[in-house]
Amino acid sequence: MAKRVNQQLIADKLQVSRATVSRCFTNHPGINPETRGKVFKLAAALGYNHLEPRTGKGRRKSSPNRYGVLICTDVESYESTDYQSPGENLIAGLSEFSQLNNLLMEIHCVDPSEKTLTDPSYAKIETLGRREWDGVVLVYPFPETIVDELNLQVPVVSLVEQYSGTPVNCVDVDHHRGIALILRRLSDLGHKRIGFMTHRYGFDANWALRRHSAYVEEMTRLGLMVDPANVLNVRPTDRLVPEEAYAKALERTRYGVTAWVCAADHQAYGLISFFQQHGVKTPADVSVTGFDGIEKPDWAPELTTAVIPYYEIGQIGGRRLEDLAQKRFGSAQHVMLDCTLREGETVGPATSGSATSGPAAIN
Amino acid sequence: MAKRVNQQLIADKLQVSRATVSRCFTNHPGINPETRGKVFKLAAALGYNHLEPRTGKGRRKSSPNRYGVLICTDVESYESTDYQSPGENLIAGLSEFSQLNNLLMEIHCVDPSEKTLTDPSYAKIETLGRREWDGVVLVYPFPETIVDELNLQVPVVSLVEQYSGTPVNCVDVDHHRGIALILRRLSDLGHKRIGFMTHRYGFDANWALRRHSAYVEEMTRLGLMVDPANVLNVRPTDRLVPEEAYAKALERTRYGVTAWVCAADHQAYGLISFFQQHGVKTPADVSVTGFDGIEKPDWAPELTTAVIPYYEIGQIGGRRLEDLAQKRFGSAQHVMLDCTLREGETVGPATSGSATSGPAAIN
DNA sequence: GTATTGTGTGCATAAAGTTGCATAAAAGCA
DNA sequence: TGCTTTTATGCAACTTTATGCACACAATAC
Repeated sequence: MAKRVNQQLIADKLQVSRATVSRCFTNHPGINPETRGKVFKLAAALGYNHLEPRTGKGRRKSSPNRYGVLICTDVESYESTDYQSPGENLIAGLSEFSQLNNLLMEIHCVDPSEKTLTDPSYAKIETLGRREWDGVVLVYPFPETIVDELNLQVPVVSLVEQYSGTPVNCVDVDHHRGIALILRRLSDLGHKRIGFMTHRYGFDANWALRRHSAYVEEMTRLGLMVDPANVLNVRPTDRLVPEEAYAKALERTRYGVTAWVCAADHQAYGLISFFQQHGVKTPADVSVTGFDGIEKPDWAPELTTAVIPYYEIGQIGGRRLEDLAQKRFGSAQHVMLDCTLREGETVGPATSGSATSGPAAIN
Repeated sequence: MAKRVNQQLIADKLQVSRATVSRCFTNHPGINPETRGKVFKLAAALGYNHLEPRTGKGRRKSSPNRYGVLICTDVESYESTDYQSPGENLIAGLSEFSQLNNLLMEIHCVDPSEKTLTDPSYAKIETLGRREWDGVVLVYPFPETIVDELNLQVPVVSLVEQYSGTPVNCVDVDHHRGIALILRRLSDLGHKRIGFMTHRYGFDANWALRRHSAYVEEMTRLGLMVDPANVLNVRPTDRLVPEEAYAKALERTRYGVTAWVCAADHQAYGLISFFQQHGVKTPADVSVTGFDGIEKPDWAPELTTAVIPYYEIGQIGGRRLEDLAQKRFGSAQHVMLDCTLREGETVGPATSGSATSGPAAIN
């Protein structure tokens, strides 16, 4: 019978003493980070779970915790106040939470192009250098190296999906649910040939890939075929600039696609505008949907889209960080919040004509 | 004939003392959560209900909340205690949480084929009928009708993804992360032509679709093409029984697929066995991976797979329910927990031969 | 009443985990 | 180089946890 997994087993395998292993789990100072890393890694592999001691006696220190909020964006583009940016609501939710729970939050913007904590925009944050934070909130995607470095120092919560080798706590919208709401609506209206379109971004755009994968999943669930020709700018070989993608979408629409699911609102507005310029009307000729719930441009119709609950994401993010800082519920979690479908004016019933006929159907 | 169900019976079946069983039901501290999990699980299967007989004494402190735990499964398949089933760890985590927070949890098994709360296996749960619960935990997928009915009455947390029109709180493994870990490992070993296989289940198997969508996403991220011919039993039109799927996988392997990602461990074991019977060796000729982390059959090699943290899922689920019952953080959340990659003996480097040549490559 | 059955709990104990102190190795420093 | 300081780890003593034994108590049976 397999040996029971306990600290002794880990100690034996790594040729260290039981004491060392114990100290790793109890977060004692004076343990070589390398050793600690080995221990945690093996522990995970063996499935050892270090359970917090039952009787939570007199914990809860009273000094208010300090947290840092890092926003990975150019200061210029962030400061623009012309339209309500998503970030605004995120921060609102976050500070709402910190106020309610009597926490201190320091907000800083950092340069997206910098890759280590010693680079200027990080170095100039004194409180970070002095390790005075009990946790960090990351807003928008960060370079993987930064996430990993921070993760070793303090609890980290990211407010969008981070793609990283090490597990990261994160709070995000439920992309699957949003796409499912959209596709079910389209399906109810009789759409069967539904395409998916996105722009090409750098490698940070996990959300676009995630929404595409949700599209694949939900199409399958609805019993609809995914025609690779109707999926634009997702495959590794596709590298269309927006105009090319729009043109391609127009072509595919002439071949019978009756609805386009775009990975983001701004893409959808771009597509609608392009269609308009080429005499294709939304939603009369083709339906278009987005994802985000940003405010619509003046010229555009109200978009049918999934609205991301930014405010709540901020709130829940704060709460999760507080939990982590108190060492409760340690391993990485990914919290996805529900979103709502906003019924706009850009979807209509599937046009029976285009669903069955060829290139000449719309012109 | 069937013995009367009492604590002694449970104790005997689990080879522990009756004292231990008693302590489980009375929420004593100092009981191994794993043991408690086993006890509760078996109790549910046997239909034992510990209804506190002595209410007279002044022993109740601040009237603890009562929660129901419903397990949607056949009692027979659930009762077997031979090997450590996933459910056991789920319950263990759940009861650990309820012990720590002084909650009462009642566990019941219900019949998966019943679709409304008035059906027998629900009707016979008196405390449910009397609306005495402050919340319900659902284990395994339930019929949508049941989920919706319960959702109207009390806070509900599901311990696997539920596919439902109304938003449902749920705690699950991060399927995307698990598949990503597996695919990155395969990619590191030089695999490029990687297939995906699943069995066909009823419409409850959201996890299979979700894992497939994760496969699509991660393949794309790695810059690998998804060849529809190497994706088995996902499209609406595919309805292969396991043997057919295995045969198809064998054929595709001869055409150059070097690794198969299966949606679940038992599928992977089936595939490996089939390959073996047809002279294809794992991992020498082809790599195979799973998902779940169940214990391996005796005949099989240790599978490379993503291990689901059942224990933690139970814990976090309990916590989420408690939050909901106290009206905190209302809107539906989907919490996904990180999983770990278990390195087994079923993946190896991509065989350079088969990756480049045709049907004759393996024989 | 006394026997019987079922359940809760104090106490003992082995196994597992933690920690004070000593010490070896590494790093500063003149 | 040789001396001090720091850091990381082992040893062994100590603490905590999980569970069985045995008895106490209550409800029912006879």
